[in-house]
Amino acid sequence: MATIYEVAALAGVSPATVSRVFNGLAVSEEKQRLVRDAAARLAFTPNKTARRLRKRSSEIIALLIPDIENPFYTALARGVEDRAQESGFSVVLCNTDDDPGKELRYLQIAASEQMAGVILSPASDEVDLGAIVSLGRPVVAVDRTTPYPVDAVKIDNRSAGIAATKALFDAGYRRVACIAGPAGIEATEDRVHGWRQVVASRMREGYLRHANFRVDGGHAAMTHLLALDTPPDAVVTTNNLMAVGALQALVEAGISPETFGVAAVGELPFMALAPASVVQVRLPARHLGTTAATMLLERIAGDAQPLRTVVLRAEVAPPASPREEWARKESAL
Amino acid sequence: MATIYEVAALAGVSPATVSRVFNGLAVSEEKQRLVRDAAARLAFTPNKTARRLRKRSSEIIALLIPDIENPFYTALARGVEDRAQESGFSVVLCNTDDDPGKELRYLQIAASEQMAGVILSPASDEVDLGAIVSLGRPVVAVDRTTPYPVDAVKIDNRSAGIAATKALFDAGYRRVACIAGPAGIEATEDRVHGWRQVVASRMREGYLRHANFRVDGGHAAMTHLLALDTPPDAVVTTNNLMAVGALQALVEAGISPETFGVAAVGELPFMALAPASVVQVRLPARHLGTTAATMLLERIAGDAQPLRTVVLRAEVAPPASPREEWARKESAL
DNA sequence: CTGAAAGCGCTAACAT
DNA sequence: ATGTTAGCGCTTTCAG
Repeated sequence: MATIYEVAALAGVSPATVSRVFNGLAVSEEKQRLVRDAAARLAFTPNKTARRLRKRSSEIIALLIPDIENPFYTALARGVEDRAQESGFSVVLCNTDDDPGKELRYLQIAASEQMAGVILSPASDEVDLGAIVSLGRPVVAVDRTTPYPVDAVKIDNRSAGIAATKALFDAGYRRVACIAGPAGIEATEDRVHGWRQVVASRMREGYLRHANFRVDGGHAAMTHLLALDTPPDAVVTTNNLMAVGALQALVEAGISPETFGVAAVGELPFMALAPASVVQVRLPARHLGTTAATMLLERIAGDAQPLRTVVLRAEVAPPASPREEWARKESAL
Repeated sequence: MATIYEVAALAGVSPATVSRVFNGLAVSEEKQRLVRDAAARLAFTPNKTARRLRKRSSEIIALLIPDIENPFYTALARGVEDRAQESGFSVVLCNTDDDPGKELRYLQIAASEQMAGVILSPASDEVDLGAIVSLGRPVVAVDRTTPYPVDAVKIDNRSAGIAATKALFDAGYRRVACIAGPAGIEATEDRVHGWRQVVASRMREGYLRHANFRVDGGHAAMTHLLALDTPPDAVVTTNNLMAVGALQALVEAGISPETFGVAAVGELPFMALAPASVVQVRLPARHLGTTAATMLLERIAGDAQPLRTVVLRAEVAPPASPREEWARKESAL
């Protein structure tokens, strides 16, 4: 790879001028042409590492998500990416697997790589953002919050929980259970609160079950619920993947999803043949991403306004055919 | 962030010694202790940017995939990540969207960021790997190949196509159509060849349809096939997502997937309620990733053996219940 | 085994 | 508007 010195020599100017040309600073038309020609002839590409060492910052933002195989997060990632690209930033996707250890490692990498900022969906309430924040790097929490004072963009989770649960009662179900994510994550607990609030006034016993956020977790929890003496006749899951597991458990138990109510906070992924009776509370995943990226980029650009928390509202969705689902989804892109 | 100079001063040694300690080079026990203590006291983390500038290479590998929302590629990505982590490498995920322009941009970034190597699933047969290769950075093509002379790991696509098609004939279907991906991608064309080979000896007319690799493409293609004068009674899709679309189209047309045969090269994602009759030819996505990563890391370590192409075999899968599917999947992790 | 010193390629004062 | 120069923090000869 050629350096600015070689370009400068070939163009007959100083290295500084070459640098200026590539940074859009004031340089005469003529020298500009000279430099560009020389650069082209040498196939010169600025060395970002050197630039970064000098400027002590890069045009890269880190995005830490808990599960790269969950379509909710890939959609969110796309949102971040789209927005970042517009501003010439690249995004590095880091999969934390909900493991605080991995999360910490990635945070350190973000710091030592001089990344411009980080967007994260914390694996636990106890992420240590101290190091990265004290370095002056902006941080935005997305989807999940953290007690650490940083910008955040989240969903109105309680309303989402309420909406999902209400839809089930409206459809005539009476014993509405809830399959929640792991304790200690505010987002899922808020959804549970929503469920509890609706349920409290209508039934006595509480069917609450905690599980991991994945398909197997939803399956196990549903299986347990069905084994109860008085099993529920409907269930709310606090994320998309657990709903898939719950549906599987129902099918296995020979229970038609038409007779058993299922509502999910989130969109069921790739449901070719989802029963029309499944209620989905749509989460603006991609929008979450673009919003977070916008906030982060503003901070990177020097915006110093007080900390903000943006709350996005989930859209209560009536059951729809799979095809309608997709039509909607595609058009949203 | 503290620098080696500050650590050196505090420890009473030279900067070089600090560097040696952090690189595992020979340093006396005593000074080693001194340095580590000082480093700990200052919360010193080596500046990777400076190191990279000096060493002209980083411990980062770029992974370019066509569609981050396709579970096949996220599984592949996990494989790459797992393997990379073991060797202390980080992986940067780049979503090309099957767009040669984006692909080129990411390739340039990989070069100017001094990434150690790149693993890519080319968006087209005409990627220009010249720049990156001439820089001496190793490249491994995965899933899809490229005419450029680089290492590759692929799937035995023709056999996969044959297996999917045969399974349909064995099940008694006689008019087996094929929904293929875009022309110009060897992987999908090889699968089509497999289909054609099986079909040629058993039926006269050919039901071949090209589509994009996504759900909407599969849906449109299936809709067209069903509108034919003599529609097929079964279909093979050359990837996972198009099968989802095809199933949707069938459901819409009021055709039970039990009476219409469906076989996919790839695993249907998150199929909570997949009809047991869908044949899936399992692709070792994650294994593809670990293999590619292993090859790349060997090259990075200086391995200079001749170019290799590893061909992985797809596993012909009998239809299974959704639950069995997941049990299998989880245990594979 | 350890220290001194020379860069890696770029940017940003400071001059001119 | 342009050139000169001094680093950014680290690794790596080269001496000792």
